[in-house]
Amino acid sequence: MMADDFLPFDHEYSSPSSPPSAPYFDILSDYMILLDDQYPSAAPAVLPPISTGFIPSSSWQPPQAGRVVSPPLQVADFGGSTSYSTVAAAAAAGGGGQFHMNCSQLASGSSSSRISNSGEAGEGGLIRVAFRTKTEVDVLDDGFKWRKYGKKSVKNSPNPRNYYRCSTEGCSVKKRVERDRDDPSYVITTYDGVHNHTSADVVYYATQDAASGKFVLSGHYGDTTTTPPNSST
DNA sequence: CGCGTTTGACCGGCGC
DNA sequence: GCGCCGGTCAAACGCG
Ligand SMILES: [Zn+2]
Repeated sequence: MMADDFLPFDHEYSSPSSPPSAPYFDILSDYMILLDDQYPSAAPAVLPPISTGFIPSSSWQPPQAGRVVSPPLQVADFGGSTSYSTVAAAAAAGGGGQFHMNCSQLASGSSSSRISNSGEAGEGGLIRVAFRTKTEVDVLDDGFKWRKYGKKSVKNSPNPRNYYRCSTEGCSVKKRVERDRDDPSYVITTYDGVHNHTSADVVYYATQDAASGKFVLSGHYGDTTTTPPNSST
């Protein structure tokens, strides 16, 4: 047994510079379902809104210049994720297909009664979620702002461990990031606690090609208030 | 100046 | 008690 229980799925993330041999997040839908189902309070921390994409596509491009663009997606690419309905609705609604997205399980009010959202309850109350990501990128954007507060070398490992604290005032969520000593192609991320706020909004634009019926998505961090759901096409 | 990172010091738990 | 080890603090520093 390991000190932490990893989630039963790994996922993958490739940087723009290196050849994305394998699918990126072909199992992300399962990943999301699992999180929503079993770790409702942790989900907001581990569902990356932009760098990894919330769509279980096999070929999302990592963000470049603060923007992500998907390949043409067909329904099957959504892998049964509920995000399909969101995308389809946005594309059909016109207005440039714009919709907003962030990570906020708290706002949706789930059954997180047993979990304190203070993130302070040091004892068994603190929820911990750990998972691995196959990537050569060292820092993964999960949509939250973090401040690094420590770095330690890990015994029997050439790779250091970095300690982060959520930089939002009043939120005490912490996370730990280290490269897997047994398989350096993986990065291990461990979250402790639950955010008491949402992550930054991501503005997405969904369009659907009339002929193929496929969707294309792009997204970027943006100001919700000053970005009107305007535009035509 | 405000905020983030760096990095060695520090601390508490634990095995010997 | 001592040293190791994982985790945290905080002063210095870097960068707009
Ligand atoms: Zn937070």
